[in-house]
Amino acid sequence: MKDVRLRFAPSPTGYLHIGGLRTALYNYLFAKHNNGQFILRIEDTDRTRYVEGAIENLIESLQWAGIEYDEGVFVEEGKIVQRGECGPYIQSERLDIYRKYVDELIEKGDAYYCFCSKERLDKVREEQKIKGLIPKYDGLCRSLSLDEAKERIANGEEYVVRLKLPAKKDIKFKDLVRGDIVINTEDIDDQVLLKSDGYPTYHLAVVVDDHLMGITHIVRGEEWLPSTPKHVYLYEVFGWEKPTYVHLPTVLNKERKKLSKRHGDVSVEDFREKGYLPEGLINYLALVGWSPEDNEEILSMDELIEKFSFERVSKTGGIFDRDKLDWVNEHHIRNYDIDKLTQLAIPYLKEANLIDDKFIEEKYDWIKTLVETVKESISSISEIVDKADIFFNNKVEPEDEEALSVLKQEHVSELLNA
RNA sequence: GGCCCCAUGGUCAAGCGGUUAAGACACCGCCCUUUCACGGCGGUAACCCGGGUUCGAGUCCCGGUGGGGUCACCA
Repeated sequence: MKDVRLRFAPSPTGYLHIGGLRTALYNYLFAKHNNGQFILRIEDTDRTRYVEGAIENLIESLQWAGIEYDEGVFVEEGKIVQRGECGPYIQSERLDIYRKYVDELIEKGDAYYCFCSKERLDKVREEQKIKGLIPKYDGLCRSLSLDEAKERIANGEEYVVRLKLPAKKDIKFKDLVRGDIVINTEDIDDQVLLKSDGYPTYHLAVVVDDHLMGITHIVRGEEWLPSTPKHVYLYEVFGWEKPTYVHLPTVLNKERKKLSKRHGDVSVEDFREKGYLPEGLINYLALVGWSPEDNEEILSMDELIEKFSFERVSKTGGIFDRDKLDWVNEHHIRNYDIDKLTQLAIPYLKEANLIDDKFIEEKYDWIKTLVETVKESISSISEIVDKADIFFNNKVEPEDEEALSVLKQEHVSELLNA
């Protein structure tokens, strides 16, 4: 059997999102479960949304989470590098490739030049809405002859290239978690494939790249389901073998809406700063939308890889539950290597001005004992500050029975006498 | 609004024609503990509605309803 190849393909428009992390995770788990490859590709075809440093950030977050990939974009010594046979892995560096395939489509009559201005398009859509119609491209440039189009281009007119969809054709595809999906071309627009700035849209780039990079399984959020027929159609006209599609259920907030920046706490970085362990976040996230056959809930990455399958991915969107995340994270904290945990705790204690470098050097073992003592009562590492505070600055005397009663444990006297 | 997807306790979820409908989080009791936490024991709580199919539907089909997604030169 052919090796499976999967990819995570975020766009560098900000930080890695919790939903994005789960998508990356499921891709990774499936790839590793099948001893296949996992690739990181950067989809930066929208120049207006590009955020400086976003690529480095994305990679940093994936690395922190323990999601490793075999090919694609990496950061080495602070610089972005690419590794693999199918590069470049940054779409803005593949413009000539897309151009070639766009030309092929035009030649075959499966795409056409369109000169409609943004203003005209807006106006058309506005009028359609008023009439109660579905906003859709009216096809003005569809019938333009190639010669005429080329002449207008020669005259310096701006243009885009649109996909020429056949009328009233059912496009079918199979989704591993949703089964058979049929959508009629009547309900889809003649999608823009090449923008006027010469960059491809997602719809063209994703198909070309996934094919060229040998991607076997496309695993992404279900918001892509409605545009999948466009992609499927492109595979058909190019005569390429179609990948297997897997559309994942959405991760929702307590309002049952897609997680968004407005509600806060959606970037992986936020959770890292709050002191969640990567193992805890990953473990919990795996459980939103998937469950193992044995219903075990505390799982390491290796166990997740071993047990993961798309057959057990649910169709329903799941709410991101902070309480349960805390519970999962607590388990990982308790079982964590004490030295690693101490290392993670130190920055929080430092920031709270409870300890300094000198203190760390002189009393590392004391700090370790402290961490050991309080680790059972915290659900994220940042909470250690509150729990540890009482041991500092002579807030409590070893004789103070009443104060001690708050936290008396086997190590308490040891800590206080230090 | 058109199209698409979805529907088991408050939440995550087992279930894939016959079960007293698991388990976990949260919540509420009790126990343990000089307190808290951890741990242990127990409890409250669910198959959206209506039609079919079937000897028998949470499970299959159809229709409603509800929720979500999508209708860009954004991904």
